[in-house]
Amino acid sequence: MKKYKRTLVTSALPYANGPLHIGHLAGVYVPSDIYTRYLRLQGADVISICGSDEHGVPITLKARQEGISPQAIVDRYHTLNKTAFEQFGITFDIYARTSSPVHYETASAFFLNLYNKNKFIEKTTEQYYDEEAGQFLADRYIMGTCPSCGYESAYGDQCERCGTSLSPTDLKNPRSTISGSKPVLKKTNHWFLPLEEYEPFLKTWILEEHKEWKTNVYGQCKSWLDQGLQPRAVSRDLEWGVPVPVEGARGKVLYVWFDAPIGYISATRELTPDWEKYWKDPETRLIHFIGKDNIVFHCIIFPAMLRAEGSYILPDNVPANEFLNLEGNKISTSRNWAVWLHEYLREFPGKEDVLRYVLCANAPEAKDNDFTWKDFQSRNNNELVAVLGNFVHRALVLTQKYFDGRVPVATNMTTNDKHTLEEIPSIRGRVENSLDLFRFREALNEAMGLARLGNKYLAEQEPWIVIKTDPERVKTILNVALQIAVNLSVLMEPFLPFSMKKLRGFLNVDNMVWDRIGEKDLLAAGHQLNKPELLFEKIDDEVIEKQVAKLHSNRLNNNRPGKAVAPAKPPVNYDDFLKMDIRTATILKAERIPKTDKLLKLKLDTGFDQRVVVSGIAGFFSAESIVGKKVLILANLEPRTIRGIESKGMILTAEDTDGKLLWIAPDETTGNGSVVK
RNA sequence: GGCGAGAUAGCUCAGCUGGUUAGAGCGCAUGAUUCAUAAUCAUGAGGUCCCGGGUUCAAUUCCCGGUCUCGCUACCA
Repeated sequence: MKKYKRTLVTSALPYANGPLHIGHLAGVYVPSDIYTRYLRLQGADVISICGSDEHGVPITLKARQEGISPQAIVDRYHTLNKTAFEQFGITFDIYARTSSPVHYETASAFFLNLYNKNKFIEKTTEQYYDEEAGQFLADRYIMGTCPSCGYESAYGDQCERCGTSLSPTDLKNPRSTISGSKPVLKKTNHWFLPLEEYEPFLKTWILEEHKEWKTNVYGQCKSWLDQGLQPRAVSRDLEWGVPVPVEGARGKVLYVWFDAPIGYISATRELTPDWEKYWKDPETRLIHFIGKDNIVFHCIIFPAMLRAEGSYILPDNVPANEFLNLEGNKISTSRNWAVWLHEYLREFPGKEDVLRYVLCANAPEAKDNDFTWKDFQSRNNNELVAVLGNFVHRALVLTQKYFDGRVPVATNMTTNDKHTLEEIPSIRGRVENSLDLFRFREALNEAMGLARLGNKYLAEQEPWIVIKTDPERVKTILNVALQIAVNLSVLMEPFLPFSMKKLRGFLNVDNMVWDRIGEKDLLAAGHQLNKPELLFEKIDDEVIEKQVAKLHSNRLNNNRPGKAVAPAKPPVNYDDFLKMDIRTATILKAERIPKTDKLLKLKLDTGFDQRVVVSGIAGFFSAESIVGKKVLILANLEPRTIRGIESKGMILTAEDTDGKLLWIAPDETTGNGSVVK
């Protein structure tokens, strides 16, 4: 492997429209912090970069919902997330933000540079424009009738009722969500990065030269490259973001995917005047820690941008993790199915390391993993308390008891003693080997091996028995045990920084560098130790049960402000309402339409006829379960052919804030064909 | 529909370029021990390595087909 002079570690920029949860920590920030701490302990030249990603449409939408400015939103979450990281001991050298002046300047310059080098394609397209508000409308700002299911509050990018992905021009009766007015099509210019031009380069660089990347990363890149790359727009018509620094580009900002990765560069600039050394010297090793949802951006798109610019280095590795599930279900912000970091910090004060430990030991490195509170408890009680904490405690307490807390002198080392101490450098070697390959859970387990070794040593030597016959021998035994403990405090430092600091406090030693791990006399004979306390405490069943109960009750009364109900529609008159023929009906037959995910073909009895309706509800209801079901139907909706089947009318359902569909059903006793008014 | 990843002990996972008595941690059982937060140590039980074919002297490992889970993407327009 190539030798590098320095390392630049980046961690995915969290999007500043919500708080962080354990999935973020497990997937990205715990591994990146362990890695960075490890390099720092080695005395390597390393910096760790992160910050808030503060642009993009979801932030502006959230701001609008809450009636405050986008800046207020990002200020709130930037502060919240920055604090959470600090409290968990995730030590970034800088936690910057993409709304900072340095970032604006960096991103503009980056764009301008590519622009001047003719690296972009300029295209004119027609886009919806809100004349009242005087701005172009992002897809999400346009609502209208879904051409597929007739849902009237479909967004310009997707109909949330039938899940169809849309382009704004597909919508019937489009309206602006800003002013409610009817938008007009207007020509607008955008710039595109022609990714396909970089395809040959990317193929060589990734598929030939980076076969060592994790299989999930390599596989996804290969998939993209094999399918062929397309030009990607780098600008959007939006107010919130970095303005496109070109004449005549008013109201246009850099598209967030282009903007965000440059955030790594601007953060580095903000950190050090030496930033170019980290980004442009081929002797720097660049590592991106991300989650799997970010793979293409960091492995294909951002490298293409950097390559287009020309003077930047490219990532040497992108150790992307998979996703963490929670108690058997996907973590979901909108359903509030998550363990939020700010809440954990409040409810488990002083247990930051416990969560770090559990998330590392069970990190989703090769596949999605499940976090359960029970596992959290058992790892704490059976591993941190019973193995690590207990060993340290035994060694320290025995030393207090027999030698008043002074490190006894090792007089006569047996071969077994020597052999035990010689295990330390080999454990260190295995930990290093795993960390170098980004195998953090393996590294952690190897490191725990040292604590296990310590327990084993004490059990075999039985100093509490030997003390009665041969106190001299006990000196050596405890000396060995204490040397193991002090080595442990360095070896475990990247994983459990708070606890190891505490441990060094008990041992009354300063921070030590990684290179000293394996030395047999880190503690000199006669050195005075401090009174020990417990490193970890057991966690009771009730604490765990409380957390599980909290999780489930959150889900039940799911009325968080996260996802607001759809805004009110413009008024209609009574005549308009009367035009709609809504009837009660019964489902006579239902079958899946083959090769579709969502469509069911329904046969309905409306009282006055029997008809076929195609409905996008297969994701929620099975065909068998809905036969005989009473429903409401909009009977006079103009027929539409979907998948070659003529659909006459539309089944009415209610959509809750989760996007889940609920029946709007007439009472069981109602006959078919009753008019709804 | 296309693509990617995963499927190995009760649980969570390792097993690189084919040959191992198929491993680890936790859990479980038995025994030892009592310095330690009823913590520790030893021993042990537990696996048709998702299913079906194929290549091979030999397949958990390679190839083909299938099933299930997760993700990306397309279609449904």
